[in-house]
Amino acid sequence: MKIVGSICQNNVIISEEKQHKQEKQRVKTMVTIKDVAKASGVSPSTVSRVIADNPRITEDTKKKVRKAMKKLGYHPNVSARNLVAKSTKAIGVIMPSPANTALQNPFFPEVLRGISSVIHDERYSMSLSTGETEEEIYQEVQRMVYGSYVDGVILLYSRINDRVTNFLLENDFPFVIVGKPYDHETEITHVDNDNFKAGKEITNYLIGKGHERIAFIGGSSELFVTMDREAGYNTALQEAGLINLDAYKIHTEFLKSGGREAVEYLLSLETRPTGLVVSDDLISLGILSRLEESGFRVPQDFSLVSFNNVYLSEITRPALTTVDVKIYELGAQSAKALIEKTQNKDEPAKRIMIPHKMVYRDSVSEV
Amino acid sequence: MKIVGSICQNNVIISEEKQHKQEKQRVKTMVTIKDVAKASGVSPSTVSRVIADNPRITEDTKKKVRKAMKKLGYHPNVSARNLVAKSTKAIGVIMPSPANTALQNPFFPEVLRGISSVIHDERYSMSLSTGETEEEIYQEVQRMVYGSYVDGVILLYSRINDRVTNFLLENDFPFVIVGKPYDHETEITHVDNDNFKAGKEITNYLIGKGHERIAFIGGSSELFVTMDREAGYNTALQEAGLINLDAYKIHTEFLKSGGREAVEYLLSLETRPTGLVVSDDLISLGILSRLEESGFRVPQDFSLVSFNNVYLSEITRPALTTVDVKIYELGAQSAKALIEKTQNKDEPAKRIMIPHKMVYRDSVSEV
DNA sequence: CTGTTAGCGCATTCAG
DNA sequence: CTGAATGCGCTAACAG
Repeated sequence: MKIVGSICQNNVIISEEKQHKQEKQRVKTMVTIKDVAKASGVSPSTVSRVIADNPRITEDTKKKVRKAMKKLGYHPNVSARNLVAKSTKAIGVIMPSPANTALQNPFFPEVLRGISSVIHDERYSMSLSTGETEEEIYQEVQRMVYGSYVDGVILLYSRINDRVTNFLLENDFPFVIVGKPYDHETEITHVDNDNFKAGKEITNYLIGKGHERIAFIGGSSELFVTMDREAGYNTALQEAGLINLDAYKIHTEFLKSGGREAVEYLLSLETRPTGLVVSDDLISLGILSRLEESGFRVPQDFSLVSFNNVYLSEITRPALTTVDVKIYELGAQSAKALIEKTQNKDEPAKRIMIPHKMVYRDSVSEV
Repeated sequence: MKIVGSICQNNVIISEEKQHKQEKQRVKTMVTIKDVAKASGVSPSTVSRVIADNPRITEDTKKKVRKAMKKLGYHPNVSARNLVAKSTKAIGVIMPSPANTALQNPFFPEVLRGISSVIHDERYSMSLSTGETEEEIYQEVQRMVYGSYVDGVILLYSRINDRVTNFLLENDFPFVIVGKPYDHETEITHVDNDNFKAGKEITNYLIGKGHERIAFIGGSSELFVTMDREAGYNTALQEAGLINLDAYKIHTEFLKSGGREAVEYLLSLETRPTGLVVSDDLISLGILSRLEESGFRVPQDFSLVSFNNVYLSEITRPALTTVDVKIYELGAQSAKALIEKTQNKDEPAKRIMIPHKMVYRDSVSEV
């Protein structure tokens, strides 16, 4: 634990013992199916059937039993149920490894929302793993899988030769990837955008505005998203017969620092581009910041387009023209696919494509 | 579910059946403690003791058993264990109700990180609840508590007369609040900053820079954070003998739209303030955006200070002078306190104060 | 130091 | 349509 002690001991408040709480405590000692059975004059198995809403039970007895349940405040014990059902109705969500930097990107909260939505509707629960190191993550996934903690796993990342992916694959454990798997593409259900197409479209938009020198600024070139978007960018340039310089391709960190370096490099170029295709809104934010710091204006001096359409892209100055990749949908669909898969192990692997949408705002001008 | 159908059926890939997978599947049928017992020639209870690293077992047999476990690929079943242990070593984390807007604020990912860190170290797991409505949240908490899903709950919000809080209190279920409880303050363990002091300090900083007309822009006035920070601001003004106008107190939404309204109002004032105390970095972002849109510069025309020190406050132009409330710490300490509480129900309620720290950047100038 | 027994709370045969 | 019996995988007395 990296916790630097900081508890003000003098702020400790001792709460008064409350008598009636003691009673509640005693009463609360878990009311089981047996208690309900006794109270309603039936057998435990009947109660169990009522819980499952088994049609072979009379409406009358059902009513009777339900009343008893309510009266006693009965609630089925999940562990017991899981034990016999061999299913936890829980799914594990795995964040990319340095979770600290990952969670910074509004992308993730948004996928989580999507996932969460269907999880809740299906009455599942969600176990979040946000290990700091790759090793930690691996451990957590192991615990989840081996311990039968969860019925399935959603991977919010995709890495080359990833231990976790391989582990899941080897154990034939249900999982889906948000994004594009690096390998075994036909065996792994994944939910993705057509990033190539999106990259091409947004680049074409810039070209349509008259830009001829267009640079690409992306995150790690090891990420498929980056690669795909960049490929789309390349194709667009090529089809338009525009120059496609290596010098116009920059790869940087997802976070702030990246923006700075990228901009410095850009400005150092003898012939500067006029258009910028940036692979992530968060990077754009950094770029924007550094650009104006150096006295340049967007879109007057540089036109900029980017990807994701996180809420931030609306608040920036200028507001970003970006491709909306429907993050929420990515999450929702992946949860849906995973749940299907856990309920029917023979579900074939699918690729689910979420259509994107261009969002035009103020970061682009004619050249 | 608000999912608008969008699966490209034509993109479905059918994966080839693999023969060897079938085998793995069969082998995998859960190796239990009994299997290990048999394989190592001891009784199940001995195996159980080895798992618990019971000192009353010979190192020799331990070794023997462990070897068998490894060989068979044994892993304890969590549900079974939970059932008898009456503990799940899981804790539930509850987001504020419209989780969609809440998760937008980088504050939450950061608390999650803090929580996650100690959760992982203590080998607990974390169940995240992000209901969209208050009702949904209530349901999820009910399931968690009644179903013995989790051993304790962390509330990432605090509302007046909150059903969830009351429910937890009535059931005497272990929970902690990040922030300040609205009621039963002495009975509820909570982790908070001294927001009053922080508000006062940051306002004094502005005063020290020569500002005399200082406005306060806060989130919902129903939130304790807002109230406390505002109280600090008031006190600072008062002690400095400065005017304290109601017209200089604005309450707005946490998100972008808020910024706009607040700024419009501000600019409509006959005597405008020169200093702005903003209760949240995210609001500051909106303010900044609208201010410059209207042709004003920060810090030249307005000096601005705010709270939280989320990563964004470093990327904005200008970078924000803000009070770092140690979000990560808030999360970590709350998890720590909760775990202690679940392990010892008699732990008295505590108030844990996390010290804040001022971070000076570029959004303030002398007047 | 280790084995035997019992039971956690529930679902599910199999009888009736 | 309902009850009795059995077992899920594990831990915890209680014996040896």
